[in-house]
Amino acid sequence: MKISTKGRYALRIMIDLANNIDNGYISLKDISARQNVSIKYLEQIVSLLNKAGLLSVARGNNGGYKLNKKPEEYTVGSILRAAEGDLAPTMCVSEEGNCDKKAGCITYSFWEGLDNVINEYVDSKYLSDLIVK
Amino acid sequence: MKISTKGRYALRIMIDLANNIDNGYISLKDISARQNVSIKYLEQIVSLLNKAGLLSVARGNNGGYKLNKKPEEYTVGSILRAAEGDLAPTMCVSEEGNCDKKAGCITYSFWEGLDNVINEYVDSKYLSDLIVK
DNA sequence: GCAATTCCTACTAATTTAGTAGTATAATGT
DNA sequence: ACATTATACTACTAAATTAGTAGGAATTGC
Repeated sequence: MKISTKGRYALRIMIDLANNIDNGYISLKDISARQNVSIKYLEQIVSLLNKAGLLSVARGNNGGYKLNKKPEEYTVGSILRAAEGDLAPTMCVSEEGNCDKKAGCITYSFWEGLDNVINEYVDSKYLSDLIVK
Repeated sequence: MKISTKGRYALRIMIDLANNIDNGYISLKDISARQNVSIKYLEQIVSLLNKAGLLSVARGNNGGYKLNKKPEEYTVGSILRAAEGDLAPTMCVSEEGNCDKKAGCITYSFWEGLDNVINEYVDSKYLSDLIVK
């Protein structure tokens, strides 16, 4: 039951951007150098964050990404879900999952409860909690 | 971030055994018929539960498995961990994981906290909570 | 002895993860 | 205008994991 590299790297990207929040647009080249992840892989992950509306982008020379909100306005959950899809521990409680026998299923509410505590936790932590002031 | 079939089937096996707690040793053949999982795959999963000490076994004719404690004495966490290994969301907070830079890592305590809420939840639910009386 | 069962290990197909690669598009500095 | 530096998009691929299947050995009850 692991978070994939997409989720973990997404968090590191957001932390990196938060740490460089006063430096304008940050290129993937810079993030790649600091985080030791290839630019090409970062592209894919950043694309997910961008599509989720978490970032501002500037293309072209001197382009890059920056946060479009303050670090205290991003929950870690919003970042992880943008990168990972959802954090559901089983298909039956996932958005895409459509188990037809939820009603009669005794384990359904157990998994639902697990899904809830996971999301409550990740949404109780903010990007600002993960940066050194 | 999904629980695998091993964990989910393990739970169903334990529920099945709890529901048949007064019927002596239950064969995998019976569980297989009720749960629609092949005997061969059940063997592997039951083996994990057995090695974790959750079951009593009788080999040979009329053999099978039964709970060696009351359903209210098994946490769901103990069942899932027996089948899945551990429920750690990242290697850095896993038993097998040995990230060397825990100390300086800002995200470590975040993952540790997530690991904690997951384990606290699954250990707050008991097998007895999942059976219909 | 025979049938029913667990025990153990090896193998395999399908899926997912973790990337790489190539090309197109966009903005900027000179 | 054009070279340079970026992001954007899509396709491909190798490695790892998951989800089983398969075969046979050991054990027990009748």
